[in-house]
Amino acid sequence: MFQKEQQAIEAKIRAYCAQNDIPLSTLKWSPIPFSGEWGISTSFFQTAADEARAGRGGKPVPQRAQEIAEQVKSQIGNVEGISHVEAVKGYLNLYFLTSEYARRVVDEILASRADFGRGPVKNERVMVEYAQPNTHHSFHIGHARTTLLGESLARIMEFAGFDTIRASYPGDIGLGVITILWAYDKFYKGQEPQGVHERGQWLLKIYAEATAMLEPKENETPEEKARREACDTERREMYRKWDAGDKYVRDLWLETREWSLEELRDILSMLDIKIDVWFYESEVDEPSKAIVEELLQRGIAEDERPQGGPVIIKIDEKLGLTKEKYRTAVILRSDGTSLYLTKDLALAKVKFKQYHVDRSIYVVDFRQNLHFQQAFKILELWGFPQAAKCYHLSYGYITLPEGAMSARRGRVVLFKDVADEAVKRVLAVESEKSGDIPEGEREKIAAQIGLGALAYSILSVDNNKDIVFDMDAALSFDGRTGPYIQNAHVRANSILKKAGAVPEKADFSDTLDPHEIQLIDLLSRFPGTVEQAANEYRPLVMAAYAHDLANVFHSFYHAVPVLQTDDPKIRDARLRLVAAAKQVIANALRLLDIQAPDVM
RNA sequence: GCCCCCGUAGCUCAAUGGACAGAGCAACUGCCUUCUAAGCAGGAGGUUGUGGGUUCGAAUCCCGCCGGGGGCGCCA
Repeated sequence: MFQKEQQAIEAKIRAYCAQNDIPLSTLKWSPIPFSGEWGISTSFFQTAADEARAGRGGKPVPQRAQEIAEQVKSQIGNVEGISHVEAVKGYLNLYFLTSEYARRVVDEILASRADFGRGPVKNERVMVEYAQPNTHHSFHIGHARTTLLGESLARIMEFAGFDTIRASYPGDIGLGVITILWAYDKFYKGQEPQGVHERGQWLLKIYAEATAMLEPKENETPEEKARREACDTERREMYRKWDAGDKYVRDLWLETREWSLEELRDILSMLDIKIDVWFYESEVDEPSKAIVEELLQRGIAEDERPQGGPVIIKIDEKLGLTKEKYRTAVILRSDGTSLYLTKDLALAKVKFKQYHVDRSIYVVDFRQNLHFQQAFKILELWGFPQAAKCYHLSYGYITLPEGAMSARRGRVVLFKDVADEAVKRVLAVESEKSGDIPEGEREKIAAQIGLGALAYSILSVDNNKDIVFDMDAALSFDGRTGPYIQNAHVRANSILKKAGAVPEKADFSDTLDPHEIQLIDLLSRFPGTVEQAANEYRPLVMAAYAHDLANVFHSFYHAVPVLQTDDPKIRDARLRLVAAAKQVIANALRLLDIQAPDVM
């Protein structure tokens, strides 16, 4: 936002160093960490170190850096827009003409509104693949992580300027799915609970029952063993029939799959998520087999089927690596059926060829790290240049205090249960604290806040960290939480509502309170934060920013009167600042897939 | 055996190689007749697992070790 001033200063520094034969290194600028006044800084440590290395100087580097900073400072003189310059501890600090820049920041935010912070168009298409539970059972809190991380990242990428496609790739086939289908058909056919979520939960229960039934038990009698094996045979026979396209099995499968998808769509709509493209695992099964042939013909894959083995790719060998890193991947079973990796290769080809994706992001848990490393390397060997821009956003598991969640064992925390509990808790607080919310709005706002708490608790942990799910922590409303940020938005709105209208313009020439400067400072950093979050594929960066901004706003709110100010000039400036803060909080929350209510 | 990730305050987590390692929770002290107290202000809490190295400068980069987690040709 202050490129012009920065460049003017840089030019002066360069000129000075050139004149005095100082080997200036690249100048890196960063915001000054201390609050109270507003500026940017750069340091001369690298330059001093380069000088010393060249055999000149002889003074300790920090001392020399300070010396250069002081000399540069004395040479800079007046620069338009810069109030003063200081040389401290080897740093050169530039402080802006506060009033002018305050106005500039606020004006820009209020002119751009919801677009403030949007990055320049990148001319690059990115596909984010996320929100992909296995079908045929209910959506649990672990699925919420891929869903929220993916959606937040998609929003961030889109806002940063990428042409963004949201994709989901549900696992709709596999032995687990068939197990449920088999048990449903054998024991529960014709039954069907009412309610989208009830049905999913019921299937989950059937899954746990069936798994228990099919697992070998200790001390089982010969009869039990025989019964179990008979069941297993039936199940596998059903898988074979599915594979052969048997109409009865396929119809049953499609019908029950639709139950799960209905539940998934309901949850996605609850979270305001619109997936653009659905890929189903079952649909890439056939194309993936053709790809194996192609890889064989190209000499990338090796066929061990004549020896009774599978089709493999010796990735390390192909790359000329001596250490085991990518290892050997199996891409076709010896019986000719495809694998997870095979399907991902087929899917990648569809993404590149059909959707013209330049950059592909997979939001999938960390246990599949090797899988994706292999997949990306194979794509590279296969000759796709996009392979270099494939990124596996590997996230840690959400576990329970008693251990990992397991759908097969029925040990899960259901998303719907958490969401319901969240709304219930918010309503309890609302009835106590928010008497002025109309009855009809309560439920809606409770959902916004409850889901905001849940979303923030997940997005405020860095991608690769595990989360141990604790209901009270996830639904906390105090401190570093979603509702804390939403509350800052509500308070800003409250002032604006009382004020009636936001002035068209205002000037900030009166002395600004440090709280105001800190707030303006943070507001001005929003565009850079969007860029950083997108570059690093980390919603956490935005989550941390949103909290910092809310924190500064809350402090401002307490310390700085707005409507109670007598001076109309100051009042106007502060009103515009509050409006700008409200806007940026809303923009940040939107990128986190969290609603910004006007009252709570 | 090999590969990857992690180790920061009592707990949960932050910190583009830069200034004094920051928040929240928990505990403690104040602040509601005021624009919403779902809030604010304050003090307290640290040998960044450990030993070396690179660097003017390391929580951050490199090597070793300790501890935890994940993965390693026909599961997804």
